[in-house]
Parts: sequence; structure tokens; C-alpha cells
Amino acid sequence: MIKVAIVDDHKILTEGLQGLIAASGLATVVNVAHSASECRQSLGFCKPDVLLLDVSLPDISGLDFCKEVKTEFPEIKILALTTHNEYSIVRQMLDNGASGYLIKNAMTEEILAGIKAVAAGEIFLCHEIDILMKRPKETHTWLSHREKELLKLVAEGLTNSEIAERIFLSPETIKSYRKNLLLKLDAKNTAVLVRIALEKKLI
Amino acid sequence: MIKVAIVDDHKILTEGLQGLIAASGLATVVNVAHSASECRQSLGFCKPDVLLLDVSLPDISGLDFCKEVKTEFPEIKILALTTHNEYSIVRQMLDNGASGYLIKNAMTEEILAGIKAVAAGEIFLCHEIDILMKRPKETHTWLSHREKELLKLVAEGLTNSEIAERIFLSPETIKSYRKNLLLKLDAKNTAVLVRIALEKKLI
DNA sequence: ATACAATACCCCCCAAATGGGGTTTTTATC
DNA sequence: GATAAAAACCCCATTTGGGGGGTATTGTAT
Repeated sequence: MIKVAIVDDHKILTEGLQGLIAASGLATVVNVAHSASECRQSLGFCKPDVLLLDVSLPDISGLDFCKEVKTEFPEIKILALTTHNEYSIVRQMLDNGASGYLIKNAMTEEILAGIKAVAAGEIFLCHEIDILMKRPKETHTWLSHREKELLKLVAEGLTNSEIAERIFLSPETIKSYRKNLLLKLDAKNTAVLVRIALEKKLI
Repeated sequence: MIKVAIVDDHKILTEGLQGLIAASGLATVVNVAHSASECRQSLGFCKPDVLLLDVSLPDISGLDFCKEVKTEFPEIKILALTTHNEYSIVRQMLDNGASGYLIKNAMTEEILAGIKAVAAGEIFLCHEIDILMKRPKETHTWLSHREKELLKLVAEGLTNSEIAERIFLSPETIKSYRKNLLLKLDAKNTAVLVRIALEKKLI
């Protein structure tokens, strides 16, 4: 029997999930938490095989929590279960050690299939996400570290010279980065740049 | 027995909800839809007393769908059930005719209490939302029609003169509006303006 | 009656962003 | 050891935005 733990702040969802998993006979729910900190306290002793993890948690980001859990308990397989269907979120989640990714409007059977697959050491993506990730690379936007850093500072409202001071670069360099960002994200100006960044969850 | 219909694209949640409502003995689920169009087709004959409605639907906005249902079937009480806890969303939902508002991490009992209350013709807000709405007016941002319109166009990347042409106003007027928006939303510049607008779901 | 909010308009000045063209160095990757 | 991508830098010209000051006209709620 696969031991499953759940972290999600939506109580109706966790209750529904518990019932669903119990009814399947495939796995047993050993712990339910509604925040990362709550989950952190119980992981040590309940030792689940699979952790169902939401990206939006009330305390810290599910992305960071995924990395944290994987560092402390590398043997626990993490299966993301969330509403986000953006490339960058899935990409980061997998890079942070997740073994699978489900979106919340996936079929019930997919959730059980996902639990089974990741428990067996496989990588599992639900249908919609699988299609998303297989799309040609050009349709996805991927920014370098520096570019992401710049984008964050721009979205915080810093001017070029303020950014330059902050990260010890020439204002001219910042200008180049911004030009590149406008090009890469196909944005006409800063307003659109910020909108796209937030919509694609790049920052 | 209260007749309840549900519209939400998260299948796990709708299944959980169905079980929960059935187990309570308070109400009976007469219909479950995963999109507005699906729901639209069934509302006519299943005639629910209460409609549990999510704000994010795959086809159209739950806000618009709320208004639509209220126009066609004024006797159906609408109870919003969603993750959004922003003032502007709640405000719009209530203005569009919703009788109640629940957030998805609310307690199970609150959902049942909400169904009971709105079926009885009352207005019901879950605890967290109640607190949010009771906060002094000054802490909420509320924009006029024109200001919202402007903000949308700014976020689309139009320059002042482009906006002026589009809505037949003087470019100087647009400048004034923008200055006001920066003040009202306490934004240093356009980048922050757009970020705040998206974060507070004002546009 | 009058005060208020919303709407629409105008001026000046300077700072900041955008668009165009570039170069060099460092750091992975094959 | 070649190659490519990322990171850092530079100049010119123009447009756009932001900060400061305003005014006038509506409608509407008290």
C-alpha cells in the first residue's frame, strides 16, 4: 500500500482527495496538512512514499517547499497538484525535484495513475501538462538568471540607474537587458513587459 | 431539501463537494457542470435553489456568468465558491447578483451554512471575506469606469496619444488620468501600476 | 443649496525609456 | 579547442512618462 501525504490549503479538496484515495484501495493517506509548516512537522514520522503538493500555500511557495523536502527527504516522491498550467511553473517544479505534475481539473483516474507512477519511480505528467511541455521549445519563454533578476526589479518600479546601483552594473547594461527582454517577451513597452511577466508567472 | 447545482472545473473538488453535501442531509446536488456553457444547458430543467459558482471557469468569467444567470433565472441564489480573496472580485460578484461568497479554504461547515443561508434569502460571506469587506473603505481601491478603462489600455501597452485617439480624448487628459492612477494606487511608475492592477485584479 | 466626485482639459520642464547601431569578456558545452 | 550563449558595456537620437502646477463642466447625493 502506497503511503500518501497531502499539503493543500483547500479543505474541501483535501477531504475529497482523501475519500477518493481511500476508495481506490491503491494508497492510504497518512497525513493531511494545510500549510508547509504544518506538513514539515509531520513528514519526519509519517514517512510517506508520495507527497501531493500544491504550488500556492499560505506560508511559503510550493516551489521552495518542494526543494526543501527533496533535500531533507530525497526518498519521498513529490507529485505537484495545482491549478497552474504555465510552462515556467511546471519547469521550476520539476527542476526542484518533483516527480510528477497534475492540474486540479485533471480526471480522477489521472490522480491515481500519477500516484502509482511516481511511487514506482517514474515521472508522471497529466495529459494537459504533457502536451504543454512537449510543445516546441520556441513557443516557451525561458529567461536567464540575470534576465529574471532584472525583470523583477523592473516590475518593482526601479529605474535603470536604480537597478544599476543595486546590482553594481552600468546603467547602459541595464538598458541592453531591457531591450532584450522587450524583444524576448515580444512586449512593446514596460507596461506590457510587466503584464506578460506576471501572466506567464516568470517572476 | 435544498437543490444545489455546482459549476467548477476542478473535478476533484466537485466530487468532494457532492459527497460532503449529500452526507450533510441538508441539500441534494441536482447538477454538476465543469464550464459555464455546460451549466447553462442544464439550469433550465434542473431548477436548483442554489448555484455554487467558481470565478475562474474555462470558457467565460464567473463574474459575467453570475450576471447572466441572475438575468435569466432571478430566483436562483448564487453562492460564489472560489480561491480569490481580493476585494474587487468579491465586490463585483455581489454587484452582479451573488447572494454569498465562500473561499475554497473555508471550513466545511461554512459551506453548508452558506448554502442554508442563501437558500433562505440571506446574504452569506465566509469569515475571511466578511473581515475583508468590513475593513475601512480607505484600505480598498475603487476606480471609476473611466479610470478602469484607462488602466486596461495602459496595461495593453498603448501610449498616451494612442489612448487619446482610441477613446477620443485629448492626450493631456490621458496624462491627468495616469497621474491620478499613480496616486490612487500608490505606484511609482507604469511598471508598478500594471503590477498592482493585476495583483488586485482591478482589470 | 451646495459640496463632492467624476470627467475632461491645459501648461511647463526634465527624467526616463525606447530604437538603432555596435563591442568585449566570460562561461558553459560539445 | 572550437563554438555558442550569457553577461557586461557603449553612443546617438527621439519619444514617452512623471512631477508640478492648474481650470471648467457635469451630475448627484446630502
